[in-house]
Amino acid sequence: MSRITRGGLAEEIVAHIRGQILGGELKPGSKIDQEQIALDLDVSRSPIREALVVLGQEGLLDITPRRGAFVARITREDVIDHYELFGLIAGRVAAMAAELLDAEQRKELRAIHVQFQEATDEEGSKLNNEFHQLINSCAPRRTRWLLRHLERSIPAGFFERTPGWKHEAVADHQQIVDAISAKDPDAARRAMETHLHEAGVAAANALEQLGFWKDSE
Amino acid sequence: MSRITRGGLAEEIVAHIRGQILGGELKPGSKIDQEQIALDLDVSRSPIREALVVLGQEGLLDITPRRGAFVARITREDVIDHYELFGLIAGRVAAMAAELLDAEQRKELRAIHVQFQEATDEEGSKLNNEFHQLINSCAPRRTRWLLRHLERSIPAGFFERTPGWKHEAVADHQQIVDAISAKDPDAARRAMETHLHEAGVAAANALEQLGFWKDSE
DNA sequence: AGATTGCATATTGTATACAAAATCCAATGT
DNA sequence: ACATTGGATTTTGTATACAATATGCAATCT
Repeated sequence: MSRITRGGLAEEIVAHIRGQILGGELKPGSKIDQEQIALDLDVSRSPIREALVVLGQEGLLDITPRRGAFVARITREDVIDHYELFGLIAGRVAAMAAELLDAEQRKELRAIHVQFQEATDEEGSKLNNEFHQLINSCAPRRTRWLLRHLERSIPAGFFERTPGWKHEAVADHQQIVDAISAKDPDAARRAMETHLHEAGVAAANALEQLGFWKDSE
Repeated sequence: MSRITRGGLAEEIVAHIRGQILGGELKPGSKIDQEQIALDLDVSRSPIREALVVLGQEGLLDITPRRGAFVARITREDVIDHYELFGLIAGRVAAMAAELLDAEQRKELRAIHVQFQEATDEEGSKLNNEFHQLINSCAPRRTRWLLRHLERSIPAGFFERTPGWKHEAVADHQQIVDAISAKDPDAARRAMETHLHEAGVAAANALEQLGFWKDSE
């Protein structure tokens, strides 16, 4: 572990454990051994315990006092449902964007989209973020907060491992851009919901490929 | 503090601090003094830090590494927005309920509603929970998980301090019961959204009355 | 044989100790 | 008077220590 001497070890540990879970190294239902992780990362249990609390809140771990933390048994249905919820919120925001974004911002959105079309898979991730970021910028604070959480608890940028994801994404984004350009809130919502639904399927497939559901005890 | 000798101190501390924040004793923007709380509750900082992580994830605290935890500056708009999101999800679930609840369950829902109408404010809280619980029972797992989180981060049962809340709630519930009885998903969604919107206004008012927004900082 | 009890061990939860960074405050200089 | 710097103080973050509970296993009983 890259001991950076700056507070925030817990955050790195969260990322580490999350990776282990989503990558299938820690199987659903299995127990988290604090001591083992402490040994692996060469840190004490203190920051580890704080990391476990975060992952518990995110729903990736089930924590029972005095018993320990266990990897949550996330099902495919959970993932699909998760992205459905994500889509519901993001759809509402897209509808707001269709009404609230001014000419300047709509132009920038189109510019980002054009860049996205021509980008490599590598840069695509960054532009994808910018795209959604701009749309979400007109959402109220709490909504943005919730979106951030939804995109963290089953990490976004995950389905980006799926071959051909960008091709599908471009098509979806086109619909969204068109709807927002036309100031059509309802079309924007539907397009965004569709987009997130497909992202959910892609994410579930990506997890499957990473071995997440291999012999879940 | 009631030292119950069973693991889970952190959970009690979460409740304690949350109460202090929502009750206005800890002002928005003010810094959380870990040592002070340790002194107040006669516990060490270990469980306190874990509690702070939870409250940070809930959005009640802003935590900056090496700087400390600060009470989030929740605005009235945040509260309204929060309940709007709550309504969006709960509305979707209500629509599902209108399609999925069988005759038996619809009958029980009406029974709960009748009891609710005649209940005192005290028992009303419990019946209110049962009412929403039954409706939410047909939602997929992840959705129920999100609803639980939304209702915890700005505690539900909060607006129940508002005088006359039950009267309004009864009227709203009536609309919901009717829509579900008529198997009308769209009406159910609208009724639930309205209900949660009103709950949001009530919650904001309750917070105001508790002094939550008195001299912020 | 299978279930049950009791003890040894392992693991959790909490407290304490210590190092590093941030904050505070006074002294200094402009 | 105001900004700046330097060190003392406070507070955080991490490590370690210890107490209490849960777990596992062997001996015992039915």
